[in-house]
Amino acid sequence: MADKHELHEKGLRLTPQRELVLSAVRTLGHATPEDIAAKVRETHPGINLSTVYRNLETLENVGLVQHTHLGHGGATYHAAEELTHLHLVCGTCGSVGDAPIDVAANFVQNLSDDYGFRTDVTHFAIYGTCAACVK
Amino acid sequence: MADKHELHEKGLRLTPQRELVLSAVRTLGHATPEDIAAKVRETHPGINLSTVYRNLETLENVGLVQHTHLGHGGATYHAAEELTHLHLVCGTCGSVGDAPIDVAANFVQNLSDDYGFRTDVTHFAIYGTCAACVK
DNA sequence: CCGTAAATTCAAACTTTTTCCAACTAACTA
DNA sequence: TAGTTAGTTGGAAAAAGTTTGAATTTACGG
Repeated sequence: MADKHELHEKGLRLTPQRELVLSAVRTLGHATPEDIAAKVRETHPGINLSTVYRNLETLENVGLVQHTHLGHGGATYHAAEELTHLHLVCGTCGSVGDAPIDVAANFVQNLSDDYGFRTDVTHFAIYGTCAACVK
Repeated sequence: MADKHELHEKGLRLTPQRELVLSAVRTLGHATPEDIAAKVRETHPGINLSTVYRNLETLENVGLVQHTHLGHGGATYHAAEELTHLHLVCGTCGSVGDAPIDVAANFVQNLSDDYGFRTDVTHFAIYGTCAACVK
């Protein structure tokens, strides 16, 4: 049968907790482990925080989710397939804005050509001050 | 007399601890609070970790040092005057490389023009894979 | 030299993340 | 379907990094 579960395809066991964590990451967009645990617990209160951490790590290893450092505090996680934008984090108000990858294309190319450094700008935060706070 | 100490000029008291912290930041280049404390303690073993934290915060408030998020673990601090390069952090080997600001000039301009977002690329890490690890 | 506000120290509390281990269970095999 | 086993979970405790409060000490203007 062709429709193995996506977790099976990655060689992972299909546990309810694991599915819930993945689903929460997809629902939340940007979320800290704490946020994800809270979301999961809305429907399944018993789930342990360490299970959330372990699953985030596991899911990241197989490429289903990825994390980004959006500043102080913890990492934030995203579903891998949603990473088509970069994150503009405002240091003043804390908001997280998005911008398409294109705005950084030239920058990424420069780094690659001149320094051999391969980067994916969707994986980390771009710090600065948002338009609203600049005023 | 024209040569007040730079800390006095910022309205700060001139304590030995404060000078040592500032000097350690300048000597170390990129350093975590822990690194800075260790450096200071080489010559002055009694200095408390919370003094280091408080001074880093104070020195950052007056613009003499700045911090950057270079990934997992803690923030890393730099002397403000040395921030003329951006940080290329390799996710594979953990090395921190530098590149001049110029490579990002176009990118920064795009963000400002199209999104009103003001960013300073020297203040955060650019994640990716360094030339050595790409091979 | 004094008084005061600022800074330091020390200890304890906190937050976030990781580790350990016993109990459990998904998935494979016969 | 029952048995087996390796991967997974829950819970507690340990790390790691940072912050806070109270008491003491110190810098420095008057």
